[in-house]
Formats: sequence, structure tokens, C-alpha cells
Amino acid sequence: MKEENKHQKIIKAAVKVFAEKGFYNARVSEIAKEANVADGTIYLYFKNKDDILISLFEEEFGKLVENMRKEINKEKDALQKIKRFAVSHLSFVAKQQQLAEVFGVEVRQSSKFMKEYINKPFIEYLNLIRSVIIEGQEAGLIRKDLTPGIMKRAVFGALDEMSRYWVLSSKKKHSVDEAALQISDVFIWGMMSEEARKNYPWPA
Amino acid sequence: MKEENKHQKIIKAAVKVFAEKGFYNARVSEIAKEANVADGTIYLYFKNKDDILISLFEEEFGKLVENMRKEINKEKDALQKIKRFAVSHLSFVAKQQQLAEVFGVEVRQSSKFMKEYINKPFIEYLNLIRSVIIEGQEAGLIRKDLTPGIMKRAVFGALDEMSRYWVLSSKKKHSVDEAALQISDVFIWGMMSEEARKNYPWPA
Amino acid sequence: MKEENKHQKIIKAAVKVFAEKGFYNARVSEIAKEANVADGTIYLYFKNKDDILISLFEEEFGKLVENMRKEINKEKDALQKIKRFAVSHLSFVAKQQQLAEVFGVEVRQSSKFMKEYINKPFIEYLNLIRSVIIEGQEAGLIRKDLTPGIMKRAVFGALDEMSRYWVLSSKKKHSVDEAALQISDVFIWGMMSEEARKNYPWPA
Amino acid sequence: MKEENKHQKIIKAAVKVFAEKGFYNARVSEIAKEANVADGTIYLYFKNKDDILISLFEEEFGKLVENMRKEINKEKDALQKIKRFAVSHLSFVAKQQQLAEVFGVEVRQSSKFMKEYINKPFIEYLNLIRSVIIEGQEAGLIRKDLTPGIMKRAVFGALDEMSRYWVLSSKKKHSVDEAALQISDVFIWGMMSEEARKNYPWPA
DNA sequence: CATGAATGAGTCTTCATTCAT
DNA sequence: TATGAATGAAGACTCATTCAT
Repeated sequence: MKEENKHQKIIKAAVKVFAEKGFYNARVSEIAKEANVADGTIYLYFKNKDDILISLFEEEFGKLVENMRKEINKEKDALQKIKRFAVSHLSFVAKQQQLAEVFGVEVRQSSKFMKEYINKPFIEYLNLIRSVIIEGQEAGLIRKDLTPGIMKRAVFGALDEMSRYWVLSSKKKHSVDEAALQISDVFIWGMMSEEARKNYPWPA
Repeated sequence: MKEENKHQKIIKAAVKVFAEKGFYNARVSEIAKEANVADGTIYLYFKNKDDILISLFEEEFGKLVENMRKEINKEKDALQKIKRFAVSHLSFVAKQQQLAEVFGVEVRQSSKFMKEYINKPFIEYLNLIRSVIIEGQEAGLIRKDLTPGIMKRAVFGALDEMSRYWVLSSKKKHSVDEAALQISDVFIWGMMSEEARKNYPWPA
Repeated sequence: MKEENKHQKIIKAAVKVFAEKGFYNARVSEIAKEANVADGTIYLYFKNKDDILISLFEEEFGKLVENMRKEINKEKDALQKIKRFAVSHLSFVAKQQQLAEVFGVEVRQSSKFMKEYINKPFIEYLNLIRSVIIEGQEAGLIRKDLTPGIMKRAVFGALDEMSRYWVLSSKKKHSVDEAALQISDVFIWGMMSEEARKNYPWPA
Repeated sequence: MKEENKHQKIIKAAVKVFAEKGFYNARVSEIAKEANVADGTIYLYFKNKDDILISLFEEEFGKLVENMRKEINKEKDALQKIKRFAVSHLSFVAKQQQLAEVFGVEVRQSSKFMKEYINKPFIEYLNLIRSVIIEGQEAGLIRKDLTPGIMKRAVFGALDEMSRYWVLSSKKKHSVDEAALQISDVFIWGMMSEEARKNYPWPA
């Protein structure tokens, strides 16, 4: 039982340190210490500091995407899927604060070079929402005048801004669940087509 | 007038360089070159590199807040104010891409220390939305079950994510105006109270 | 009188440190200390450690070539020029031990990449001998069956090996002058054409 | 016989890697890979990286000395021995390029500490020439005014510079044999005593 | 006020060497 | 003996900041 996989140990340590300090203020040596390995060991598993962040994204964001895909498929109805997305997203944030913090910050700030690698899984994540919206439009539940590419960003942005607040503030005035419900509710009623509004079973 | 205020010149240069490289990859010497001053001159006007970003925020974000306050006050109705906010916000992004990019990225990534200074004007900006929502709730236009503190973040987040896309992507598939309208429309219909929905003059 | 040119100061310090430790065992920080500048200052004048060595070669070896060109032109006769070359070469070695040591060692060992830059002035130096030999052959003083490209290396190699011994050994059994005379004498008599041997004024 | 002595396997691999990269740019792990052993195995056979080079010298240069001793003893006459030395030396270089490259470079560049060990066999090699010269002087074939300690270096240096060129250049304009003959010829005629010159059977 | 050459603390990264298996 | 994952000391280089002019 040699110890848990070292690659994982380092990723986990990096999440912690990146969350605390941000990528640029994180020291490789601190990640090493956090992971209980020597500095040099990091470089047996990662090409360089950038590569730690990139790998972290590919692997962890990948898991997140897969997980979310399963979550929303538990719902039949596109509008319910949006609600489920909101709840799952914020629940992930609540459970994995540090990881969420890293995702939230680094998706935005990393250098142009890294963005290329980092955005791939992120776009996939966004496109989960896009698919749901298209599905809803085809089913007549969602207004057809709304551009899915705009809406996916609106929905994600609303949730993400909320989670950023939640993650950073120590106060946590609003419970995450409550936020998820309010936000998804507004989007559902805002995007719902005229006819769906008549037939849709209350409450959203 | 050639000898424009040097403080301003440096801020302007910093906006450009921060937008291009991000704060951590920006070199003070590059800002100096862009501003046509010597490296040392920067330190006559700013305490250090952090201080450039902080000042930039305080001053430029301050202007933005003031401007937005005027903009939304051109509308009487809270729902229209929200639409105006969306349009003005994205129009600012379109006109001042670099500044918007700096705002968008650095609000999130800057070190905990700086965040304190940077968040102040940002919170003010968010609270413009909050006030509008409260105003709308008091006027019976907006559902009272929605928490203004959540909704301000939802609205801002939706717009911000959109603008981030717009700023970074070179494709610009969706016109900013179109995005502003769709997003505000969804929020308006989503947040509108039952009774307002009956009386509210079409279109939103 | 701000202090002597810093570029020169660093080169001079590098010669000393490279001579003592060799390029690979030389520490940039030691060169800096020897030159009485900060570590970072080195990088204002040189791209990197390699560049110090390359510049050193280009500049100092360049001077050496020019100097030697003048020296041998003081003689009319190709055979005398060879003697003059030998004497001047070893006299340079004696006067500039450290520089000679760096030249001698690094011409050979530097990485293939640097060799490109380092060999240029070295080849020029070798070709001074080549020209003299060709000149001697044309004047009928030197055997025509000898390939100048081979002989230039033989003459240089003989002197260089001698100087290496002289520079490294602390004993210095043989005076440099004596060595220069013996070596050039052997080459002169060995390369001299049959007819020159009859007419050539004694001693060589 | 597959399981060749591992010590030998490592030396052989080191020759290849040192020749390609030079001692300082050679990686122990690369030698290990080339030798098909684990990194750690190297340290079962050698104290450290330095020790690989030192052993390599002692063993391989030792062989070279022995071999050369036999070669020159095939000739009776000191002048012929010099020719034989030249031809054998360059023929060795041609046949064992990599080893020659390592010898040529590392004799010069290795750190002062290693030089001690490395020079021993090298001095022995040089002294083969010295003995021949003394023998020639005693036999009246070689001028008595020449210092054997100088001449041994001149002869070796001339050949070595030639071989360095031959090993490094890809062009190989001059055949090695031709070079050996020209160089030894010049030395023979240059060192030959007056009286030998009258009686010595042509051609040299 | 302005300059920009100089500083040197701070970090990533490499790689010879070790040691548990 | 043999392995090769792990170590951590060491060094090149960067860049925010200072200060003599």
C-alpha cells in the first residue's frame, strides 16, 4: 500500500494551494510540501508548473462534466434539467469549495497560452446547458427567439457569480440551495415559451 | 494638449498591458514604455505594481458606477432600468474592451490582499442592481420571493459571462446588443410579478 | 569617471573565473562578485551564461587575430613569419595566461551549439598560418607537397599543446621563448623546400 | 556472449554519450539507458559521474598506450618510429572516433581535480614520443639541440589538432593517412640531425 | 520631477545520488 | 546484485524596486 497515487496527491495539494494563493502566487515548493513529496518529485509527474494547472483542469473538470451530464439526464423535461443543473452546480461548489475556487478564478485569469487547454473542458460544460436549451426549444418549452449560445452563458454566468460570492465571502448569507432555486426559477420563467406557461405544472 | 496628466497616462498604459497580459504577466517596465515614461517614474505616482491596479479600479470603476447610475435613472420603471443596465453594461464592454477585460479578470483573480480594495467599487456597482430590484419589488413589478442580493449577482453574472466571451473571442457571433436584449428580457420576464405580467405593456 | 565599462569588467571577471573553474563549473554569481556587480547586472549586458563566453571569444579572440596579423606582417619572408607567429603566440600565452587558458580549453569543449560561434574567430586565426604557408609555397620557400590546411593545424597544434602545458603546469621547465624557437625551427626546416635549404641564410 | 561485463557496458555507453554531449552535458541517466541498466546500477560500478570518466581514461587510455608501444617497437629507427606513431595515432582516431573525441576534449576541460587522474596515462602516452626522440638523439639521428620535452608536445599537439579537426568536421577533406604522412614527414626533416640528413635513405 | 542603470531577493527547474524493495 | 522512484541541493535567470544623477 505504497501511499495513494502520487499524481493525485499532487493535484489535490495543488488545488489547495492554488485556491489559497492563486496560481501565480502559489509556490511549487509549497505544493510539494502540502503533498508531502520533494520538490523534484513534482517534475516526475508534471512537465512544469503550468502543467499542474492544465492537468488539474483536464482531469477534475472532466469529472465534473461527466457528473453533471448524469445529473441532468435524471430529468426528462428541459426546464427541470435547468433547475437540476443549477442545484447540482451550486451543490458541487458547496462541497468542493477549493476546487470551485480554482475553476472559477483560473478559467479567467490564466495566460492566453494556457487558456487554450483550460477552456476545452469548460466549453464542454457550457454546452451541456446549450443542449438542454435546444432540447427545450424543440420540445416547445423554451422560447425560440432566445439564442442558445447566449443563454448558456447567461445561465452559467448567473450561477458562477453566485458561487464566487459564496466561496469567497465568509458570511454566506444566502444558502446555496436557495440561490440555486431562485436563479433557476427566474431563468425557467424567463425562458419559458408562451404556451408552456399555460400548461406547465406548477410550481416550476 | 501634449502633457496629459502622467498619472492618467500610466493608468491608460496599464489598462492596455494588463488587458493583454494579465496582471501577473504584465511587466512594470512595459507599462512604463507604453506610457512613454521611465520605469522609475511609475513609482512617483504609484506605491507599487499592486497600487497601479488598485488605483485603476478605484478611479475607472468609480466612473463606471457613476455613469451607470445616471443611465438607469433615465428610466422610470424598475424593469426598464434592468434592461437599460444590461444594454449599458454591454455597450461599455464593447466600447472599452480593454478596460472591461481588466475589470472582468482582475475582480476575480487578484490576491486576497488586493481584493479588499478592488471589491469596494465592484460592490457598489452590484448594488445599483440591487436597488433597482428592491425598487421594483416595492412597486409591485418584481416578485417579492426573490432575494435582491441573489438577483443582483445573477443579473451581473449573466452579463459578465457574456461580456467575457465577447471580449475574448475573436468571432463575436452574437452582437452585444442582441445579447443585452435577450438577457434582460429573460430576467425581466423571470422576475416579473404575477400581476405585472398582466398589465405590463408589451414588449418588455 | 563612472567606472570602467561594465561590459569589459564582466568579460574580464569571466576570463578569470572561466580560467579557474572552466565554463561549466563557473557560477554566474561568482563572475558577478569578481566583477563587483550584482548578479542581475550580468543580464543587462549578456543574454545568458553562454553569451558571456561567446562574446568573450568574439571580442578577445578578434583582438588576438588582429594583433597577430600585424605581428607577422612585420616579417617579409614566409619562414620568418612562421617563427614570428610561434614567438608571438607563446608570448601572448605567457602574458595573458588566463585568457589563453580559456581559449585553449573552451575552443574544444563547448557544446556543439556554441562551437559554431566560437570557431569562427578561431578559424580565422588558423587561416593566418595557412596564408603564410601558401605565400611561402608561392615564393618557393616551402615544399609544395604540403597541404596548407594540414600544416596550419600542425603548426597551431604544436604551439597550442605547448602552451597548454605551460599554462597548466606550475613548473614551467622550459621557457616559452625557447619552446617557440625550437618548434618554429623544426617546422621551418621541415617544411622548407629543397632549394630554399641551399640558399636560406643561417640560422633559421 | 550476451551478459558482457557490466562495467565494460557502462564504459562503452559513457564513451558514446560523452562523445556526443561532452562530460558536463551528459546525463548519468542517459548513460544508463545506453548501457541498458538502471540508473542506480551505475553506482554499483562507479563511485560517481567523475569516476566513470576517470576509469574510462585509465582503462582505455592504458590500452592505447600499450598498443602504441607495440606499434613503434615494430620500427628500428627513431625517425621511422615517429612516422609510425603518427600513422597509428591517426588511424586509432579514425577507427575509434568517439573514444578519440572523449580523450581529446576531456584531457583539456576536466576540472582540476579530475585532471590529476586523467593526466597520468596521458603523460605516459606523451613520453612514448619523448623516449623515441631521446633514442634518436642518442643514435645521432635527431638534433641534440631539441628538448625532448618540448618536441613530444609539438609532435603530439600537431597530430591531436589534426585529429580534432578530423573528428569534428563532417567534411574530412584530407584523408587521415595523408595528414599523418605529411606531419611526420615535416617533423622528421625538421628534427633530423645534419649528418643524418646526408645519409638517411630516401624517402623519409 | 524624471531617469534608467543597477540591484538582489526569490523561484522554477535540473539532475547526480540514494535507498527501499 | 539490480532497480528506478524519490530526493533536495544548487544555480540560472527575472523583474519589482531603488537611487544617484
